[in-house]
This record gives sequence, C-alpha cells and structure tokens, in this order.
Amino acid sequence: MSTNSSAVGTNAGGSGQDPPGFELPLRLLMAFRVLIDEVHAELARQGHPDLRPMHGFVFQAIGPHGTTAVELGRLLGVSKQAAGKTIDGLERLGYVERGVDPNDARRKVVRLTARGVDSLAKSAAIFEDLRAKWAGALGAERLRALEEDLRTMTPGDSFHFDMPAWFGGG
Amino acid sequence: MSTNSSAVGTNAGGSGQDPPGFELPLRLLMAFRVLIDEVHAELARQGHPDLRPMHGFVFQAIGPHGTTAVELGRLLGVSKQAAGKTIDGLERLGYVERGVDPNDARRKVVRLTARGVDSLAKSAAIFEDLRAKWAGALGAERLRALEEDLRTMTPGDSFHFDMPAWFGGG
DNA sequence: GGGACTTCGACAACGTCGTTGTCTAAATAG
DNA sequence: CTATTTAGACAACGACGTTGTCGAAGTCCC
Repeated sequence: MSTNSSAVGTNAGGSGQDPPGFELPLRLLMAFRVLIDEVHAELARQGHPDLRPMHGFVFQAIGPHGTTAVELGRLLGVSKQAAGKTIDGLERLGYVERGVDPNDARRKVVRLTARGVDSLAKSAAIFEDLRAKWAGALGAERLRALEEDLRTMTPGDSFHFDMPAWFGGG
Repeated sequence: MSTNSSAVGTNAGGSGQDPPGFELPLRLLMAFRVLIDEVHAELARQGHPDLRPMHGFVFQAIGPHGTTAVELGRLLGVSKQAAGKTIDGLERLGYVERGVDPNDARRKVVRLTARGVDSLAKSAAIFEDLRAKWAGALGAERLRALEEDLRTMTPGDSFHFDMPAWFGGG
C-alpha cells in the first residue's frame, strides 16, 4: 500500500515498463562492488594484495598532510579507538607510519609511507582505466549523464563510514 | 591511458568535463546509501523501526516459499551458522518463524510471518515512491537510461552478501 | 533390510572488530 | 599555579562470522 506523500504513483514514465523500485538500489550496490572488486584485483596484481576496500577510503581520509587517530575517527564516523586499530593494521602492512608532532607532544601524526602513496597513485590510475572502460561500453555522453544524475541525487560529499555496522546488524 | 593522475584527495579537474575516476564508485555507494536510508527511515515511521539494511535482502532471499538456514547461508554467501544466527535475530523480532518440514524432519523451514510480509510490502511500496521521486528529479527517460546502463555494467543478478567482511577488514 | 555416506541444525570455541570506560600525559584557559 | 580539555593507550565487553564437532535424519547402494 502506497500511502506516501511523494508525487506520482507507479509508472511515472508512462511508456515502456519500468523496473521494480528495488532494482535501482540493488544495481547501484552491484555496480559499486564491481568497480571496487576490479580495482582491488588489479591492485593485487600490481603489488598490493593486502589492501581492502575500506583502506582506499582511509588513505583518502589521511590525505597528503597526515592526520591523527582522533581526526580519522571523526572523518570516518567511528570511535578514535577503532580508528587507532585500523591504523595499527595499516602500519603493520607498511602503508602508514606514525610520527610525532613537534608542536604537540600528544599528537601522533599518521602519514602515508612511500608504499601507501604508491598504492594510492596506482588505484587512481586504475579507476581512470575503469571509467574509460565504462565510457567505452556506455558512451562518453551517457556516462557523463549517469555521473551527473548521481551527483544530483546524492548529498555534497558527506560520507559516513559505518558501513559494516550500518549494513549488518541484527 | 592511465596516466597518473594526482595521488591524493582532490583532483583539480580543471577544464575537462570528466570527473576523476574515483568519483563514480563513490557516487554509486552514496546513492545506494541514500536510498536505503530513506527506505528505512520511512519503514521506521510505518512501524518497523528495528529493520536493518541487510534484513531486506534476507527477506528477499527467504522468499514466499520459505527456506532453510543452509540454503539461506548459500544464497547470502555466509556459513550456515551465521545464517542461523541471523534467523535467530529475525525470529526474536517477530519477522520470521521456524516450522517443520513434513517431508524431512531435519529441515526447519524459515517463513516470513505476517509482520515480515507486511514489512516487505511496505518496503516495496516505499521503493516505488523513491523511484518515482528520482524520476521526477531526473526525468523518466534519464532514470530509465541510468538503470539500463547499470544493468549493462553489472552481472545478471548475483549479489554476494559478505558486505561486512568484504568491505571492512584489515 | 542394512551399512556407509551425506545433509541439516545445534552447540562450543575462537578471532576480529567496534564500543564504552578508565587512565596518563600534554596543552590550554583562567 | 590550578582546572579543564584533548590525544592516545589499555582493558573489558558485546556483536558477528568462522571453523570444528556432534547427533539425528535422509539417501545411496549392495
């Protein structure tokens, strides 16, 4: 029963049969997974087999200037302890390193190592290749339209990171 | 192709109209989250505040004829024990119930309760409303094109469900 | 019919991950 | 100088998924 307020009922377009509403989110998720899986498969081939999907987001959050556990936790939407544990893991893998802040002895600045920067550069290049592949398959115009439409429907760039907790759970 | 673009953070897109390659997966994920969050916010308003994103997928996997823990585990890509625990939680919430299979005393068939069916019907209606909202914002034609393009780029309908494990980890 | 193998579900132990709570050290406000 | 705030470490806890084991029930084959 659709007792909702929003405009239009079923079959907003009129012509042709529209897919059921639940297909859209499903395809969005599948497309995301396809891209990420391909990136990480290629990343593994290029010498980074241990990277996980979330690590790319962590690297982005760390940024070129480095960050701290507390700050990272805020950016990723998790506790500082959880962020600290993630950093521990990345440190063990050799992707980040902790340094001291000369201006604040409490802060331990987390920075990407050369290996971390390398993985980030490689993943950026792979993403470009994948986008080019999509452009080849769909046409440059339609891909641009798709991206524009997604940009229209999604908020600026707020990006919460509770993925595991958000999704799973019972 | 695959010239190294900027390593970190912002890519100063400059003159070109094409966004950096990593924006595509990001927007796909954000769009997915937006839709799912709206569905569950509305679902909460309509009497189902305890449902989590993954539950919808579980309900779909259970289907109208019911299923078993082993089968559910296979469909969702997790162990039968994990599937069993998920069922336990849903049973506590009153969304599914376990019955016996007259033809096989080992099997315990999991079926949706009336409440489970209700939530499924409501979420389907909400998804339709959301799709209509997208159609209103983007235009029916462009939304159809978007869905068609996503369908082109994603495999049939296999969707693995290791989301938490797949994404997180370190 | 009977024995070996397979399948289903339950129980237990373990590891991972994120959470809150507590604590020390360092910076900052008054 | 004292009081408050902040960064980071340590510990305990709960949620979740995993493997391993087990008994019960079904299936296959002689």
